[in-house]
Amino acid sequence: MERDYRAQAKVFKALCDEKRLRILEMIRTGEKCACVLTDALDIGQSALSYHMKILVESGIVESRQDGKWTHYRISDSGRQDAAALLMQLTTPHAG
Amino acid sequence: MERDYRAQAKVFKALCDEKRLRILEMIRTGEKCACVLTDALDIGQSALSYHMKILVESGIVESRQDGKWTHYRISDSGRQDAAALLMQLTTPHAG
DNA sequence: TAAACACATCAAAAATAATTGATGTGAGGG
DNA sequence: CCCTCACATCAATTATTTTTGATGTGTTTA
Repeated sequence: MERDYRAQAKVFKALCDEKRLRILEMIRTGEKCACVLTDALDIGQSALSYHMKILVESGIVESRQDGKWTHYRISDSGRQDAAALLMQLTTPHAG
Repeated sequence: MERDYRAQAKVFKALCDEKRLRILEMIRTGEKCACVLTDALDIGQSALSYHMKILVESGIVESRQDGKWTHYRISDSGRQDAAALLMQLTTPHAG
């Protein structure tokens, strides 16, 4: 039924980079500011921004603006959608 | 607890390429021979072999040799492990 | 309002992944 | 055996992704 492989691949692209997995590990413990992530991960500011964009666009992470800071957290619906998609894509079916 | 980001990323790398999603879509309907996939997907023989290796190494697909033919199918434990891993990586936790 | 800050965006360079064509290997068939 | 078939592997090319450094934008502070 589904045909938009590009959009589906995008979800998993968020999870197939080591740095992004590290970022997820960090924000699993609660919302984090971009500056905290940049410091903790020893990554350039612009590289972090690049990775956060990919994570947010996958739907797995969501961001919240607070003045000049940006906070990131796991999206509950996003992660459930991703898990559901994975199951959908790998569940055997007739036909 | 988990620290092997490279191995974890490998699982999702299998899912973040359009061609591999197409391959999965095909084998969801049942075990398929490499030659069938090559024809149906209009992809070079060596490219298919490359993608199948990635899928098999992710654990999501398993292969079966039958004389000179190789058949591929979804691995039930592999897909469940992948789904469990996705949940694990994205579930909020204290600490 | 000038300066510093937090982050996004851009362009170029570096790194990694995918495609291609050639060659290798092992299983049959003649 | 020799030949063909099905697939794996390799090396070279091409495409995509990631990193880096510079610059831009909106926000707060002095």
